[in-house]
Amino acid sequence: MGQVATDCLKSEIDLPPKRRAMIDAAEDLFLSHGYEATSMDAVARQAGVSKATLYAHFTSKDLLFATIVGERGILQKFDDADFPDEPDDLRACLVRIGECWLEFMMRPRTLAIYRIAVAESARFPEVGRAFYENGPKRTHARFTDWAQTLQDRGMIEANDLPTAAVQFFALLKGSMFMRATLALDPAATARDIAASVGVTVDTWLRAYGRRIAPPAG
Amino acid sequence: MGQVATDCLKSEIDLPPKRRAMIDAAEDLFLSHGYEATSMDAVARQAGVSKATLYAHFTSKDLLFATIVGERGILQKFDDADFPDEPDDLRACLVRIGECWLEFMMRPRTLAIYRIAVAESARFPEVGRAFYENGPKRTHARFTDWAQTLQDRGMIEANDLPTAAVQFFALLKGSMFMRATLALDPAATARDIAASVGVTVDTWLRAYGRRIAPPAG
DNA sequence: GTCGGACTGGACTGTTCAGTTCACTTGACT
DNA sequence: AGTCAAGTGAACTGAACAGTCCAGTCCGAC
Repeated sequence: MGQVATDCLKSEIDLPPKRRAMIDAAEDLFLSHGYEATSMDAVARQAGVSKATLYAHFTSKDLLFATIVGERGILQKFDDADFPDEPDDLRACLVRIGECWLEFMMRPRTLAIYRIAVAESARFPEVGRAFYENGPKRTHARFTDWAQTLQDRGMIEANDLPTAAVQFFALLKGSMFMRATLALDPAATARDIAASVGVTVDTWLRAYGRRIAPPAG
Repeated sequence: MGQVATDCLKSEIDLPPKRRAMIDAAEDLFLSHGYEATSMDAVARQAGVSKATLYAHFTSKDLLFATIVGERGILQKFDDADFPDEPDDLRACLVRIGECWLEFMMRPRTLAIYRIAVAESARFPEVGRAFYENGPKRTHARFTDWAQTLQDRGMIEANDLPTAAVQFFALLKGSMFMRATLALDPAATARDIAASVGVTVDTWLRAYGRRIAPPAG
């Protein structure tokens, strides 16, 4: 299972408790209510800290938000430990990668980050960039590399691997991700995710899988 | 070329000019600045109308917003006049449909509506629903029907047509749509769109196209 | 014990905004 | 001429909020 944000702990463990409380509270409120609808009073209250202290640490609301976005708070990386060096069962590998990634993308927290990134992309372009580069973009790149090794072994056949990678993840999202961002469905279940992964892998393998078995020994 | 919102004119042509001005101004401001950041004073000013008049027509900001969303203002339908009854060149048809739809989705106005739907989905669930049902959902359904006729004629082969339809549009979006919603790229060019359509049609046909030519005369 | 830095709590300023009120104008219809 | 509905413009209320200020507390270091 892909792990997320484990490396956050290292740099946060020695954070002064007040500062930690402020960051936690701000992150929680920004993610659940958005930037505008979160007041500094509310952050101070939830952090159990006086407003003066809050302003002593973060000179403005913008800066508090930027700190959370940039410096360890909101960013979470999709940890791609799931690209096996020796893929024997290609289909099973794709299913594992797909489930892991889609589960990550459909998490309430990931969706909340995406929502705030969309809403604040005009005011804070870094949010959107940070989200995309730590999430989808990294994974596309990692998948492309991995697909190259598949291709080298004759397991797939694609003349544009980066595109094939983007397509794999686009297929995974299907209509689920957009529907979720618009709050049209209750939270996705493991069954929903598995279903989307199944049809994605089928389709992607029909498009890029080699019908001929890899050179067997 | 797909036409959008032509049917709006009918019901708006006889709107009293002041009301019309208020709705136009509100739509413009809500779309470009979002709900929170749009003030009633600004709407009145831009509409060239006094605030009292604005409140005489719309009893609250919420109601003004809801009116625009629900009653002709924001909604625009993707007009799917592009599913030919007698598809001879399948590839060309898919390219035409794909370009038309992707161009629609990548319009600044469509992106603005999506952004506001995402941002306000908690406060105004109707916005997200209206966007999805008048845009993607309609098109998925229309494409599914059309794909059925293709299948009946032996031009494609899919055992789950609704899924194949969703996948077609998911592939079209690729990473373009998400990147646009996060304001990571300047506006998409016709060339960008054509490129995405090209690889989409290739891939979708590799997955669902019949390798055997349709029964020729 | 006392000094300094971190923190508190609450009062305060200035601004922005939704929504109200009112005295007044305008223009169409009778 | 008189009536009436629609609109005007400006002032106003009440609340929320960012950001400041300050008198006073707490606590560890020296």
